[in-house]
Amino acid sequence: MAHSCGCDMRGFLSFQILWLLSKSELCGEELAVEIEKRRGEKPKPGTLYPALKDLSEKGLVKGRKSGKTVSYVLTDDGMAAVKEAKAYFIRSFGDILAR
Amino acid sequence: MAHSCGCDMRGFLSFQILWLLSKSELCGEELAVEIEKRRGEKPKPGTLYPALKDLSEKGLVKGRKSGKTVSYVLTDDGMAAVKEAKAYFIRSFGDILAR
DNA sequence: TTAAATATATAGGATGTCTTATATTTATGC
DNA sequence: GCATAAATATAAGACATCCTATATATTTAA
Repeated sequence: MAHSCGCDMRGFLSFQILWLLSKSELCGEELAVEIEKRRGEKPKPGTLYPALKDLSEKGLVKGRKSGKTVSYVLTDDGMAAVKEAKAYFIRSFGDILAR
Repeated sequence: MAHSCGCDMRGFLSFQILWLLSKSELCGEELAVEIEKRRGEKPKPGTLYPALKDLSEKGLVKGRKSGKTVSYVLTDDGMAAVKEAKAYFIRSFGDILAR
């Protein structure tokens, strides 16, 4: 996800995935579209799917294959993780968005 | 900066440094304290100083040594970078902080 | 002046996020 | 059926962010 400003803006992909899944069940392609709406660029398959695999192996999300797609939902651990991660995120960066 | 939740919460250190410097001139140690207030843990010297060196080499910040400390300020390029980076950050993650 | 504390700096290693490229599986259209 | 498209998956490599450990410079205290 190339970006033009001088400083590196990578990070928090897994957190963003968990946060999106905390709002609705989504498949990989739908996740990519939601991320593109926000970041301006769609994550490449080689970025997104390894992240989903990692979250799945950690037991934070669960994929359910239905035909061509795999729908992801948060596990109980995933729900706890996103709650804690969101609190950390707001505490770390909340003042950047404050008016 | 260890963190207990399941998903990785690294990232945006350089952006956070630029954003803090856009509010006031700070030395490395003062930056570390400001970051600790937000993230809960002080970045280790081996994390912070290489980041400052990198930003300096990119021409986004400028260090002025005065005695024991080095005070950092944004360059013109740095001010432009933080403005653009902030817009990107808000577009990418603003809805996570919305109430 | 010497010792300790503070601030800065560098080296080497681990990991997540990115890339490009390639492969596999399933659905769709002819 | 057969080719194409869509969705998922994996591999290899680059880089920022994190760590621990060590080193250097400057100030402060004894």
